[in-house]
Amino acid sequence: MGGTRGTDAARPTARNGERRRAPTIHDVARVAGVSRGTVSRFLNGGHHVSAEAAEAVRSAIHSTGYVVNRHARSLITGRSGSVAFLLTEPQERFFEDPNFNVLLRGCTRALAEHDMPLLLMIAGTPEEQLRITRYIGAGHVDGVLLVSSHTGDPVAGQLAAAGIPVVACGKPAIGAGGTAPAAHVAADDREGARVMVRHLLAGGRRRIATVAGPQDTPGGVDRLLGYREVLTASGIPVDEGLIAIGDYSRDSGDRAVTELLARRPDLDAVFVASDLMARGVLAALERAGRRVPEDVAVGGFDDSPAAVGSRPELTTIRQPWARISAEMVRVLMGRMAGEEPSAVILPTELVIRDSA
Amino acid sequence: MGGTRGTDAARPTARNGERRRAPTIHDVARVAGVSRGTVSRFLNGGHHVSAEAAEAVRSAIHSTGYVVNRHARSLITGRSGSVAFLLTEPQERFFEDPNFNVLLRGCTRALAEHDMPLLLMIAGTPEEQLRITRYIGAGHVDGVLLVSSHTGDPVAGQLAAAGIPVVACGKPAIGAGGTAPAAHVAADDREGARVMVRHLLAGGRRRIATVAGPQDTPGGVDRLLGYREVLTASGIPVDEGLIAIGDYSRDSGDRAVTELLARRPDLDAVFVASDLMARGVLAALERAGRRVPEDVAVGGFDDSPAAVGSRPELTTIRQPWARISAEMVRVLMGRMAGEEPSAVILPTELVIRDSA
DNA sequence: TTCTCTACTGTGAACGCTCACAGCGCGCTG
DNA sequence: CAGCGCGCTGTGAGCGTTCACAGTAGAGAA
Repeated sequence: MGGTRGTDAARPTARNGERRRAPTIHDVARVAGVSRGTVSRFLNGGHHVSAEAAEAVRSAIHSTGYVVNRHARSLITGRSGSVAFLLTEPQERFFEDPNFNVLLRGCTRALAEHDMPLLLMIAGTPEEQLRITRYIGAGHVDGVLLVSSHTGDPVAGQLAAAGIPVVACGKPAIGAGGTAPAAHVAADDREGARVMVRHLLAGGRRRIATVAGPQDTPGGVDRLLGYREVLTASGIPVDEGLIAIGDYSRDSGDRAVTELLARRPDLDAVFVASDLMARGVLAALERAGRRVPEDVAVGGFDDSPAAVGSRPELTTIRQPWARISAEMVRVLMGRMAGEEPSAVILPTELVIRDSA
Repeated sequence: MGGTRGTDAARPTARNGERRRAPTIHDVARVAGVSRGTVSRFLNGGHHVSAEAAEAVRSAIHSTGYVVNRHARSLITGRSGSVAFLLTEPQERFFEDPNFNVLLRGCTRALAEHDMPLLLMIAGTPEEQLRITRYIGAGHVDGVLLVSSHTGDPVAGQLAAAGIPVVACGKPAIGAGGTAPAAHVAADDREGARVMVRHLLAGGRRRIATVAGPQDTPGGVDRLLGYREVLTASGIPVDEGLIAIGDYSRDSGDRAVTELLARRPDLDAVFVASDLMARGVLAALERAGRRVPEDVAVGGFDDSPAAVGSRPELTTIRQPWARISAEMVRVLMGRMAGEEPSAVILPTELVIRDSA
């Protein structure tokens, strides 16, 4: 085995479709006139590398077209240099929501700045869940961006137990993850709800109903909580007959408000916990002959495209999805660097359109 | 797989943060009483492995909780065992379209069956494009699922030149890719358009207008072509005044049909090349005081959620997104195994609702 | 001068896997 | 019985990188 492997044989251009051997760190070292170690140090921060060596390596990398082989690097470091975006949420809910795409794109972008690819994993069936936990648990990714809002999702706990850094989107369900406080980034649902209900009050409404989200999701709980708080703070007793629960789907909004109208025909506003449900609410109100916003004001939540596609266009609470994704990545990077789990709550924004 | 999760406690939970060394193929070999080579052969198809050796390995894998280290494998095979899902499409168009999510999920699922993770890459800016071509060109993925409908996208050509198998979603623009015919999977836009226009004719319409898609996308071209074909075949001269071009956005549909109404007030049907534009068309028609479908029939294309969210609900052409994603992965796997590029055209389906 | 300290550099040894090759035992053919 | 082929098995040699360690040169202090 002479040490000549790769000196000349690797250079000739590809013949008959055979892909050319990619330049290695060794080739770069030879061209730059330094050792592998120096090139490696240059690639990993450049500490303990003289200015001239750095320059030589830089130009050698350029001229050889060298790109690091991540597999070799990962093999020895034990880190993969990639992050999973894991969706365990019942998919319909998110796949109907274009904000999910904003979140996904935002995470991809933010990760790209760390030169990390994003692995998309969707855990629908139990088999998929098992396969994915295996994959992640085996250390094939360095961290996980988790989208999962339902209570008692075991995945987060399993991953945390396996020592994988996890950052969730949205508040985790209380008492679900066990002992450790999970890192998460979320919009301020409670304050968002407060702002909307205050807006409805400011518009002179007093019989304000709500179509809340599922009460096994923290978002659903918090938005209802905010509603109750503002009413109480304003001296208006909370009438349980004005509260209905939906499941974030359009149809559930339709059904819920129909029920509310039957119970409390005199309601003059509805705070709906999602824009999609609000679409159903608008449809049901129109069928019932109520004018929006003249007879009944409607406030949504999310600022999804559903909000502008409706007539009248929805007044709603905008969630800062772009910032959420950026923060998720930031927190995850911190966790991967050994920081403690932290929670980030981001402010929402009231978007006033026509419905309230 | 019944209840075997915690039987042998081969994976004690990580204590004090230090992650335990994962079992290697060597450990499995030792436990099974065979050599590394035999375990490796078992893992890669099981050829040349006796039944008893296979059984021993199987149980050793189970008891040790072994998971293959993909980095080590990739290092030697030169294949990464992963696939990129690359989006170079102007993102707004796709991010508004929930079908994109169906496609993405379908690809993820189909790839999971091959035990391959999906790397999501979004090439918006030129820098991102450069970074991504570098990454992919360096062989960090084995193949690319490409979503890119605009003419002259250089990425496909670059990747093909680098020898990376690529399968595109949708017909590539003619003459854009250069010499080699690109592998792609697409819905039969032309036949879908024909079916819709025939449906409008069967409903007694004779002054059928169309809001076509952008003519720099093959889909836009083909849907317009199908429209022309059916009219001609039915002995109805094509009136260029009945043709308008949109850009797939809701607003463009609104503007286009407003223009059409001004030019040809007597139109009695509109074939719209996307559901989103059709939403705009419905809105404009309502403003103009035309009833749908009594005065003007409206046919969409895509069967996106926009189709059922409208009033009246849209009659449209359903694209088989789930099948498209499955086929994309199938064709890509074939290409990765050395097959020639092939094109797959899948049939669409007419979905009759209220608008036509 | 000589010693120490610092900044930089080179080298061998992994990391965990696959691949090629050689070796073995067995049954079949001549 | 010899010869051959075939199915199965073990072994050594890497894949391209990082890491730990040893080594060198130069500056500053004694």
